Amino acid sequence: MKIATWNVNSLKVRLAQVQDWLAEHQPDVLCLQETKTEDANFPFVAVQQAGYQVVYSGQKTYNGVAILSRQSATDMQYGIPNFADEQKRVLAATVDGVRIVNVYIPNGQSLDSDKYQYKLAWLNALQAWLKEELRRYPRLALLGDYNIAPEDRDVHDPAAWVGNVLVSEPERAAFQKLQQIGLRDAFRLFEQPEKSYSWWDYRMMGFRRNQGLRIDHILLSPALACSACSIDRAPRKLERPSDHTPVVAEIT
DNA sequence: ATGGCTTCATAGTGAAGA
Repeated sequence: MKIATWNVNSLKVRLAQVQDWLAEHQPDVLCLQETKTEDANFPFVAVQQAGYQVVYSGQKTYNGVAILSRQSATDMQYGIPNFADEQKRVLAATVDGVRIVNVYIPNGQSLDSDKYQYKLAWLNALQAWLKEELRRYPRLALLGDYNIAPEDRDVHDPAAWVGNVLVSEPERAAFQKLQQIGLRDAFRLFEQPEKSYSWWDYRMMGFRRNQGLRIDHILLSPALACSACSIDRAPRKLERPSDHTPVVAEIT
C-alpha cells in the first residue's frame, strides 16, 4: 500500500499538479494539507475523475486537509476530539484497514508568539489523542506537515535556525513524544541522501540552493511494516510549485 | 537587512506562511 502526504499550498492553484502526480504515482492514499478551500468549493469531481474517493475538511484562506484514496474511507474523525479548534487541521479515516491520520500542525510563527503556545498545546492534545487512537487502531499512519524539523540534519543551516520555530527544543520534544508512543519516522528507517528536505523557502532561490527543511513526515505504528520511504522533489521543480514536496511510503 | 516569495482577500496593501 502506497501512502503519501503533500502540503499543496492551495489546492485551487495546484489542482493540475495533483492530478498529474496521482496519474504518475498511483498512490493508494494521498493526504493533502493547506487546501485553503471551503468544502462547498472542493474540486471533488476532478478528484473522482482521477479515480479517487475523497474526504475533506476545509475553510477559506487558511489550513484545510483532505484524504484521497483508491478504496473508500470510513470512520471519519474531524479535528482532535475534545480539543476546541476553529482551524481545519486534522482529518482521520480508515482505509484498507489502516488508520490514516492527516495533520497540518500549526506553524507557531515565532517563539514569543501566542501561536507558538497554541502549537505546543495543539501538539500535546494530538499526542494524548493518538495514544488512545493507537489502542483502537494498532495499524496507524500519521502523515502531514508537522512544521517540525526533528533533528539538526533535517535543517540546511542549523546555526542560522537557532531560536526559530520548527527547530526549537519543545517542538522537537513533542516530536519525540510521538515516537515514544510507538510511532516510527518512516523516512529514517532507510538510508537516505544527506541534505534531504521536504520544504524550501520561495525566497532567495531556496530550492536551487537546497536551503530547505525536512518538516513533512510519515510516522508509522509498530504494526505497520514499511519497505520504502522517499521524498519526491520533482513537483518542486515545476512552474508555480508548492513550497512543499510529497513524501511517500510503501507499507504492508 | 526582520528583507527576500507566494497565497488569499481585497481593490491598495496586509496577514500568514516556514
